[in-house]
Amino acid sequence: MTQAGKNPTIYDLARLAGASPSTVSAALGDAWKSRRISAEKVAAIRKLATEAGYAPNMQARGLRRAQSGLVGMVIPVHDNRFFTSLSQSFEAVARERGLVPVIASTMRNAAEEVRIIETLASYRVDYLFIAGATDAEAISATCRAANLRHVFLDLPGRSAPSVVSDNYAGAAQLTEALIADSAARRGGDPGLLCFLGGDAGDHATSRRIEGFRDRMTRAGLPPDERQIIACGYAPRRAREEIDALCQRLGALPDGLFVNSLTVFEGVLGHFVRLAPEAFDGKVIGCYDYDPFAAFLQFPVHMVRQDSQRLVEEAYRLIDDPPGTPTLREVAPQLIPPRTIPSGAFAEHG
Amino acid sequence: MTQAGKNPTIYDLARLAGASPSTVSAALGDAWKSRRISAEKVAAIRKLATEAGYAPNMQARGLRRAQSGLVGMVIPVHDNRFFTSLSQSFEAVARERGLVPVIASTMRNAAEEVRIIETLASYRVDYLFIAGATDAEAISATCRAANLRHVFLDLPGRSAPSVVSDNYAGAAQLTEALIADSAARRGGDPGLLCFLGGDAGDHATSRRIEGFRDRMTRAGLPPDERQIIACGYAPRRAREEIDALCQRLGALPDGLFVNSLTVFEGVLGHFVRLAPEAFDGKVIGCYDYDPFAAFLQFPVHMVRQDSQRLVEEAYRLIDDPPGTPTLREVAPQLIPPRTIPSGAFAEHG
DNA sequence: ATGAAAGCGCTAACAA
DNA sequence: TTGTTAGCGCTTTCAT
Repeated sequence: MTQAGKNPTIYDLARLAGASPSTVSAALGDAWKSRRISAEKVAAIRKLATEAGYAPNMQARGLRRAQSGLVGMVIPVHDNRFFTSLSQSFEAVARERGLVPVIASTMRNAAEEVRIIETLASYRVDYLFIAGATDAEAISATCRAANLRHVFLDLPGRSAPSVVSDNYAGAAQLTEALIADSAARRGGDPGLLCFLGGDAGDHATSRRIEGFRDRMTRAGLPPDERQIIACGYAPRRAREEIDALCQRLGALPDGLFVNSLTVFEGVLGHFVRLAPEAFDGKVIGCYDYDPFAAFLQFPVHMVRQDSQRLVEEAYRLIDDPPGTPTLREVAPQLIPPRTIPSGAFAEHG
Repeated sequence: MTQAGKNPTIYDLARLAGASPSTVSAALGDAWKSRRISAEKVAAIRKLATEAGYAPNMQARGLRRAQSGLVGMVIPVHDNRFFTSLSQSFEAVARERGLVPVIASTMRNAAEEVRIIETLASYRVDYLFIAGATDAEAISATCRAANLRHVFLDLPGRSAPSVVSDNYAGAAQLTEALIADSAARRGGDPGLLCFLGGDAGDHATSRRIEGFRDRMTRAGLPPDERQIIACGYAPRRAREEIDALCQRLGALPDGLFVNSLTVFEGVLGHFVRLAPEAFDGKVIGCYDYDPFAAFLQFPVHMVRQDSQRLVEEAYRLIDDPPGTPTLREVAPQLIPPRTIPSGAFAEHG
């Protein structure tokens, strides 16, 4: 028997088995073949190990092997269906690869973001995925200093490979759908469409604004600057902006392109005070998908990013880091109102 | 300068500073006071450290100190607003305490759940929070074998302290609200109310069924067994059950108590095929809160669990483990239809 | 086919 | 006030 209150080590097992620690180590891993340890001994040691409730100490292993078996992912927030679908996929792929996923959220705070990444680096995560980076350059600098291989998702960086959704195309499709739907509902004239949320400075938002602007212009509705309100991603702020907008217009705009789920949540804060009639003939679009949001009382067109492919591409970029800075785009999918595609994880709950 | 391509260690710093590794170690931590190292030396060493881009190796530290600084939390799934609000709170508290949170999802697969916990134990997480346990006894056994202090959340265990929401009270309140609302809409008679989802064998579901049953009975509407459908948590399964139910009834029941957000998602899969009129006079209740779900076209009453308090209580139970098995209950809150309480993280997105 | 020994980077007990 | 040393649990040469 091994000592109670303390986890058994390979030394304990070695004593029990009458073998040396290195033999035990080999027998437990897959080095025993090349060491030509007898199959019986291996079996005996493994039996002993399970009986004793042996579990390897990954800190020690990681220290010795100079790799932890951990993979990190940072996201802005957990309670957002886009980011959680990313982290769900990330976790699944990590497990397939025998790695342990560590997911951290930054609250889109640039300083916190860097601190978290330093911490992950201190734990020697083998590599790192950053989704929705707030300050990509600072992140890359930190990672470089820590010799940490990394990839950006969703919001790209210049100094590391990145994989994002095709924001331009997604936004263009969504805008077209909004224009068409609004026109249909209003009997011809699409009316006034606005774009709300995101940071005009970030890649995703700026590409989406381009897509919005181009399709609007092509439809003969070139947007003026006040139709495009890039007020960030925080619900509270979005709420203030939609309040102000409706105040100005005296009503909801006829169509609204909402640039993220968190912004949509802020917008809901405005909606709750409105009478049901206020939504008559109104059309909403949202970049990102949430099943409940797809089923509100007015039509909501949504863009669903392909998180599974996003993540797979990201792992691919980690596996063979391209020599030159790379930005891969993955096509998103337009989801019509009141559509609940059966999710990848519908069997689970 | 330290060697490129390799992270500097305290030995590098020691050489640079003309001091010993232990002095460097002390200077970097807060042991320098008790060691009475001169303030200048400390400052010099720290300066050196930042210049060299030194970061401690937490694997080594953890190995030596026999504690990792990691805290684990396992949840069934990431893409569910109840569990993400838990993990968001969990993460915030962990950070406050200078710990690094590691969150893992099990997909409600009992075998996977145990394997994940073994892995976390291998990484020597200092303690572990288990939310929505599938097999609490197996988990406790695993943790005990690994000397791992743990607490259950949401779904309790018998062999470790647990903190759950007051499921009975929450369900009772929700049921009352459904009865009243349905009666009001239908002009007096509440009609037929059904309960859908969850495992009758788990603590949360059985308490909620009790709450439902008691309030229904008190209202003179004692439910028969076919009104209570505990079909698990998977969206797909819930979808099949609601399909069958509506088939049987020829319409939606007048009121529906949905036992979790994932079940609600399954239900949406049925709803999308219905004409808008099918919802006239119908009332939904859902145990757990999601802002978008609160704003569908029919009234949705929701129960919001207080994840912040749930998590705080759990940490408290970790801090001073009670001698006897403990089950703490935290009151949830009933959220009326079309209410979007500004979330704890409304500033972030 | 197996054992001995060194060392990963850090901290803490013990010297000086 | 600081340095020396041992050791956390593991893997990996290098011997035998």
